[in-house]
Amino acid sequence: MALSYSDIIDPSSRHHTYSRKQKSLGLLCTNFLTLYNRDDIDVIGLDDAASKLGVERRRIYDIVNVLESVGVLARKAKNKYLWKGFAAVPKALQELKEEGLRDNVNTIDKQSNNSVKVADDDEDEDDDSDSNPNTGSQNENSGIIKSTAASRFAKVRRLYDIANVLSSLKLIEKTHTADTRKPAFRWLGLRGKSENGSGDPLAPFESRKRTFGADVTNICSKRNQTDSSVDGDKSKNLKMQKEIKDENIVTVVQRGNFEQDSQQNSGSFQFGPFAPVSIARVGNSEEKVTQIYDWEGLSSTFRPQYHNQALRDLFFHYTEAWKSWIEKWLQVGCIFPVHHLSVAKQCCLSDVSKQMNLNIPVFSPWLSSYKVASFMQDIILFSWDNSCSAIQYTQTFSYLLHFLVFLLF
DNA sequence: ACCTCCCGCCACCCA
DNA sequence: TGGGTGGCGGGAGGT
Repeated sequence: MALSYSDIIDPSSRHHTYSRKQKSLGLLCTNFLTLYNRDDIDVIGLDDAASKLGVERRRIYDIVNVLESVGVLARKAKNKYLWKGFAAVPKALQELKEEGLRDNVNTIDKQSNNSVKVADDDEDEDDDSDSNPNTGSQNENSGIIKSTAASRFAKVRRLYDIANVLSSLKLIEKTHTADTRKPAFRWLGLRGKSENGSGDPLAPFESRKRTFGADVTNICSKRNQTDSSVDGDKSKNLKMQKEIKDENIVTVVQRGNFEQDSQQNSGSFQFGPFAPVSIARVGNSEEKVTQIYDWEGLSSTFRPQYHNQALRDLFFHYTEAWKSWIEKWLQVGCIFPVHHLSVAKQCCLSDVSKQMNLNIPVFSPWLSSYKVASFMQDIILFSWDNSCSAIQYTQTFSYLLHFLVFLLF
């Protein structure tokens, strides 16, 4: 019995058709930034990004072009972009502003009888035709009018694309006009961000628009994909497994390696109930997080009951391997097992992070592993350690995947 | 019904 | 000439 990747990764796909919410450009941008907003990132390869994020290269262009325009990236060579970071945004915005002002001046010169609207709500009756290279400035026949209309629609689509990326950067936010309630975007600029870009490093990355479970890898969801036909026993099995979860347990383990990371980020991190012991919580330095973690109890609580001895043995083997693997990670100091995130199922990981007052780097394999993990009785692993390599994350994901597959069979 | 925007075709660019 | 790039519109999901 074969189980497709999408069936494994996205349990919701069993019951819902493709959801484009999970593949939005904003979310992709969020994860792109989370993946690459690191001190040790210098050059970004588009193939690498596409591969890590699990999207086509074309989609990477969509976000990279916007990021380049706001200075976060700079094109270095074919297929290569330099990571400039958010420190470069103010300068880029200033240049854009100056350029825009110059253009507006030119436009005013050319159209002295037209008022030039700078606001962003003027698309409806705006002056697209004057800037449409395909149609020129005259709409003198129906073909051109038709072409202009098509061009306008195309531009609107592009605006949505760009807006999603900028929303992800929190440079703008979705709103509506006060009078007509028509959708609009509000410019936020660098509000809430430090000038040098060293503010909350994750703050710009949390999409405010999307609050749903998401697979950053974008591998599983395909438009027009219908429900998997593999429901039946496996979903029953999963349902059974979910029923045994403890809705109220929140368990945390932390280890030593946090100091360095936390010191880097403590100024902006608001640690929640899962804050590492070594780090004083903002506003409550005395409150410590209790270290509780009982792998034995956990494994027994969540252990499926097999009647088949061979299966029991096999499961035992996997459990032991799992525990030793986890403990190894715990020694390294970067795994946070968290129970019960039923709310989190509806949120992308970054939103979960936010809800829990955690600032957790969200890497695409982690999100995958999050989904896998939530698939297996809501044991969710978070990484707190920026230094983890993508390979390690992939190994994590791989292990979880194997574990899940084992559980399913 | 309208808004939103993902998807991928395909033309252009460039080494 | 082939791979990189990105403009563009179809059409499906969301409201």
